[in-house]
Amino acid sequence: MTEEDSFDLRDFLPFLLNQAAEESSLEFQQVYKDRFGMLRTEWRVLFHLGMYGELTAKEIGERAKIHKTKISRAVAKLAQRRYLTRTRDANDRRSERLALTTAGRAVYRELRGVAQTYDARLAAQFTTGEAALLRMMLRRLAGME
Amino acid sequence: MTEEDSFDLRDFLPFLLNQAAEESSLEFQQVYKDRFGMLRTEWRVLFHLGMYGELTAKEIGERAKIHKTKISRAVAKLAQRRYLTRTRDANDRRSERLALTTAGRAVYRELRGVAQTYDARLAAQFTTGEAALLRMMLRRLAGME
DNA sequence: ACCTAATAGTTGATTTTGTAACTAACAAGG
DNA sequence: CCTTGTTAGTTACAAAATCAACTATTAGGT
Repeated sequence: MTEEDSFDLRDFLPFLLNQAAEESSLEFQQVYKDRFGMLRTEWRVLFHLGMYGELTAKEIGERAKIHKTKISRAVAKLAQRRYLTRTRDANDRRSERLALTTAGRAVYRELRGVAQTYDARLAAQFTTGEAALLRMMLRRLAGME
Repeated sequence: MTEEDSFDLRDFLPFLLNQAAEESSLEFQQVYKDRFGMLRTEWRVLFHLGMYGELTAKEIGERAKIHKTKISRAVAKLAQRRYLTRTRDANDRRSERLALTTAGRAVYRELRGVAQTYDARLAAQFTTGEAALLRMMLRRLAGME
């Protein structure tokens, strides 16, 4: 009854995932933060618009599971920096269609390049098969299937 | 020159890791937050002391890569709730040895049980081999090898 | 011993996030 | 057309994280 359940915090998935996420974001964070003065939500919004074209705030929120207040603030900042424009949707004037400006697209392409290189470096720690499996498992854990 | 680099945000490891970490922490968070009124750093400190016994704030910070101000505040709150005691180290009176009280150990054991069950449920989405590989890869990404 | 640098931990000010309440616009039933 | 309810997005306030400056103590030269 010595209650010696073998439990190691270092194997606990929520902990492990957090540590890995934090560590593996550090260098990329440096780029979008220090070099572009952006916040996490901001580059995410930028990437969504860069990848999928015009979207509303709500659509971005659904795809990336980001709360609407965060998005609202990120969009405000990106608009203020002239990285995107907002146009009221004629059919539903509550929402607005967001689109990157030329400047926004330029920043997106630059950041995307950084992201690609960075991701490749992370994945290089594993075999191709392992990396693919990892992404699959993470997608499942994230509920993004 | 159509700049059609195939890049999918949904495959980008830092993004994927963050989403998985967030999603997979939600339910456990509910327990330590709603049921025990704890913050993330607080249960982590509790677990470190529960698992490794007496430690200083600095040692916890090193093991879990948590910043000292966060630890300082977490320790203060845990001490205030009588989950741990602090004793000045006789050899170096700048630091203090932290140890769980009986109450602290009880909470630790209870939370550990929840964590174990929860972790098992997460891992059950994969084969045993896959889960082991996942933990290995996460440890490597987290720089915890 | 004495001066400077380093270390453990705390505190306060600033930023960022989270939560709830709000405005404006649409929708559907009577 | 009016209620009542819902939805897109914003704003205000509270909670928490981050960063810099601070205290107390130790360590290492000289």
